[in-house]
Amino acid sequence: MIDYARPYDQNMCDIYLPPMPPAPTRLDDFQVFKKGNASHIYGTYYSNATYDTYEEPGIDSAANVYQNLLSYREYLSDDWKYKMVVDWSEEDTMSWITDAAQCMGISELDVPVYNFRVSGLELRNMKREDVLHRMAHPNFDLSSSRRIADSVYEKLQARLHEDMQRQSSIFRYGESEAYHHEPQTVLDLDTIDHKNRLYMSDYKPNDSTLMHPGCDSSDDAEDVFRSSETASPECSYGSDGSKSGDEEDKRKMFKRPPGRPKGSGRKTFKRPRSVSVPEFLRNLLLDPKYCPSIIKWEDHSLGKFRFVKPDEVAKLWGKMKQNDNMTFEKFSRAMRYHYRQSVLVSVPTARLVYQFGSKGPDINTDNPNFVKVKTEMDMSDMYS
DNA sequence: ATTCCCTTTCCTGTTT
DNA sequence: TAAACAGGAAAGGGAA
Repeated sequence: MIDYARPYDQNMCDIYLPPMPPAPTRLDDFQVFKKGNASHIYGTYYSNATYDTYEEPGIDSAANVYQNLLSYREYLSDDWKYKMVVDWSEEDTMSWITDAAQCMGISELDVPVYNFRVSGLELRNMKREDVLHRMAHPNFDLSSSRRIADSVYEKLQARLHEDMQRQSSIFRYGESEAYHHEPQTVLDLDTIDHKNRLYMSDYKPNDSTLMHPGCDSSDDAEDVFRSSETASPECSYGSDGSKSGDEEDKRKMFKRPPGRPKGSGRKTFKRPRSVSVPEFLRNLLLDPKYCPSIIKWEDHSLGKFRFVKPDEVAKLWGKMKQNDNMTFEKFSRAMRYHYRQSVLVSVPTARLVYQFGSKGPDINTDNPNFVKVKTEMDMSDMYS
């Protein structure tokens, strides 16, 4: 069984306890954002002129796709807890914003975390409107985004205030480290958090060296055939996956044995646990950025969905896995392996139509394909 | 170290 | 005929 749902541990938010009274967080204001209740404000995002005045910051689309589609909580670092805000790295800031969202009862998937890929220094200098600007999210209308942004801003100010107090205590008492009270033991090297740090520091979705691994990645000297002909797909194929005339001739002369070529795995970096294929599809279907433009529900009540642009979906999957050679053919093979466990089931006769099976992921939404029209209540909420 | 599961790659054959 | 589909085979990689 696939672990599609991971329970949210409220205690995660209680590790860091600021000495000052925390900024008032109006939890009641955010009930609307809890899972299952948010979808009623979907639908008219693209026609919402008010929202459009808050343009999303320019961010890398590949990285954004990666962040949007990954359940990245598992490799978040908590380093930020032990540092001053001004010392936070971009990853620290994103981890903090995720933690802040969770503490407000908001799913981290509903917060544009990647828009906050900034250093702590830059975060410190943000004004309230800057935070709002980056908080804009297609799942929420402007007033909702503003409420989240306000709370995040208050949390930030509280944390900065605490930093100042600690800083002054350093000057007064000559303490060597601002956050020295947190236990740091040798065993930390083997903890999940340590691994997470590796993920965050070593794994860069946009790192060009990872996108184009070297052709000498195979270390299997015995397998001459594979290493010369097929060990590295990046060597044999063009960037678009097409084959040159020479390569076509070689393929006719040397029939490649079945199987994944040795050395084709990208071992040069640590990769966090990524979503499974069915989970990835579910995420696309529940995201207005991709549904219904490239994939859409055919019959949500049956879990039936259709690929509108199969190649685009495969490209997204490939982008997420740092694999430029992904095709729909290969992606669909991965899908078919999920027939056995009834995570997916085939839909005979209908092409490009598949169905989530009895053991498929949670696909609950009350607004499939994002067609629901705003209610009057929602509209009045917008202008309140 | 081993095993299991998922994924990737390539393949042959079938269906639409 | 091309595209999509089905599934075998083999290998890589992560997790338990």
